[in-house]
Amino acid sequence: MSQSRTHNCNELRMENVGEKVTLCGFYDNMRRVSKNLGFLILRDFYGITQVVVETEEMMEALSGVNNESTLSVKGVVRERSNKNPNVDTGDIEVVPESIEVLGSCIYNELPFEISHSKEADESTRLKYRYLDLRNPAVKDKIVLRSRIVSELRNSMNARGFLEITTPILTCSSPEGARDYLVPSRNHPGKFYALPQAPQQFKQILMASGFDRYFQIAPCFRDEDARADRSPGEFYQLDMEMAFATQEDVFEVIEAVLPPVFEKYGIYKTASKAPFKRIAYRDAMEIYGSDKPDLRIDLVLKDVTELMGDCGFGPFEGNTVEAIAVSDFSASRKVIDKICQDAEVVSGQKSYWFRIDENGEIVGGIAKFLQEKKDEVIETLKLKAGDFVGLNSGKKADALKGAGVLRRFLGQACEGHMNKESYEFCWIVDFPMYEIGEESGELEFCHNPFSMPQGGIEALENKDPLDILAYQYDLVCNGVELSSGAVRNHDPKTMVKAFSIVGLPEEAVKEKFPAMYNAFCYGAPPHAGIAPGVDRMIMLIAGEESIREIIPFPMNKMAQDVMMGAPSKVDEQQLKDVHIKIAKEDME
RNA sequence: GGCCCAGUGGCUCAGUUGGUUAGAGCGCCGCCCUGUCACGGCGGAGGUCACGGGUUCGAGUCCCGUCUGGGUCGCCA
Repeated sequence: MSQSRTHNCNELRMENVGEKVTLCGFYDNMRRVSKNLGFLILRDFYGITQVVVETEEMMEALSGVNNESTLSVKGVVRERSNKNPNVDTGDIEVVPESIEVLGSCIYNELPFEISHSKEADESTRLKYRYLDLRNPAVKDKIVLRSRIVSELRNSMNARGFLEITTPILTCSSPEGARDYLVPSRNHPGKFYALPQAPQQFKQILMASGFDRYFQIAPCFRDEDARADRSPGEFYQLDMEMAFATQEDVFEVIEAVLPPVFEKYGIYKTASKAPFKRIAYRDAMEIYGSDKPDLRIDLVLKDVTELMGDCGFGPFEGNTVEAIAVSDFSASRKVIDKICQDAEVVSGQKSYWFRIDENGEIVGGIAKFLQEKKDEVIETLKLKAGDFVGLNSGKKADALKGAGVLRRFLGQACEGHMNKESYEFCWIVDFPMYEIGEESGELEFCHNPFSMPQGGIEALENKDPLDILAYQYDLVCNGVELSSGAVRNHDPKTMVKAFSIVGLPEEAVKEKFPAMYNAFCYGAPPHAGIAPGVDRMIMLIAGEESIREIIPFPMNKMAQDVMMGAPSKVDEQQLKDVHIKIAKEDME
């Protein structure tokens, strides 16, 4: 490169006319108007600038140069005769004196067109992620991510939180998700594990006397992907506070998150502090979900007594949950689609009926309700034009099914959903224990680190199923952003909490030795939370797929198709770490 | 692991009840065009219809199996 650039491609304006400049960028496109007139669009990170090619010499310099090659263009800024108001640099153009190819794109056809890469097949995009990222619409999400993370960091720092990195190579933790294991060379047969979260380290930091910790923490879990869950790795805004209560944690989150959502979000309003607090049991009863979308104003109503014996088979002996939707007159086709979509997600069948213009119950399961018509209309406060969605089953299934149906109904009728905002809430008072669905035994409901409400006394005296935990979830627009808790910092209470699920003192010491030992030397009460950074950015960016906001995402099968990970390693590497591959797994 | 959806030139897609030589737009190549900005016009190349088997006189289309990708349930303390 004979000379470094003088401006970027989004910089030149009318006041630069007459200046001699050097621009560098990608060969975006060339509109050839005639043999000796063409308009070359030069694109860099910042924007685009038009270069007018109007001499045989400059045409010659570009002949055989493929799109997406990088160029250095030296020339003079000139006012355009035809301005383009849609482009920042649309008032001017550069008349080149020399054009140098800096990096040649050797292919004259690309796997996809850069400007339309979002429409291309996703695995092709991921394989050529470096081309995909050249698309400004794709790149901008990564820029957004950087700005959000930077803002979160500044906000936490300003509140006296200290950013501390914790180990990436640590030991396998006995519960929770599957670990990623790393074999150890110096210790045959032993493994490191990548942390599922810095949970134990941050609690040990509290026991070490640090007061306010945070970290944009990488977390690794070997679990299957979802649209909103990247396989393998993700980031959390992990934080922990010493001598803190649940309310102290809420106060920090309520101050840190809304401004970032309002500043960068596709919606310009977010909940103000304090966020709505909803007890876990209420959330299930009212919304049929522990992550309700509060933008939807629909609520569930238990109509088991009213409809249970109406003669409709699926209701017989089951709980029945109803969602009354006022002024909802969708076509049969739309209703069927809603019920079908809900069933795919919840695995539960949904039913319905509506009130016609004469006040009659019609459609769906209407014929089973005619006998109790007045009572149904009275209980659900129905009028002409209203719609009722229904789910039945064992109580938990009916609630869950109706919760999913509520979401689809809300999204289908604008009148019941104010989409244009971020509605945060806290789900609080999670039960400490539950009966495991598979085991039928008493288990920790969320995680064993939480402090039971009422402390050790509650553990000793109450029915375990009635004990609540200082355990909370942060929810925004139906998305679970985070779990958090006031931690159990007292070894005695810890041992007692484990004994209730049938685990002896030794088990606590074995499973979490460092944390347990640390707490035996006097630990401060502490509480924390870890909102998922990727999920937050998805919400802020309004993206449906988590891959859009990750620079180099893996596919659903946890493969990096660009780098080819996971990959085979050679024999010597395996020997070094004392690993033998089973024959049936070779090739 | 279960279920659902998809797979047709480089890209995005159409392809009727199973019936002639599988089409379009974008991209690419060539020619034309002196102010384009989604430039335009004319011409051209480019296809194992994901793979394997089956039904049939005949399969892109129907059936079975496999593979790949996405969504979802399980899973994610």
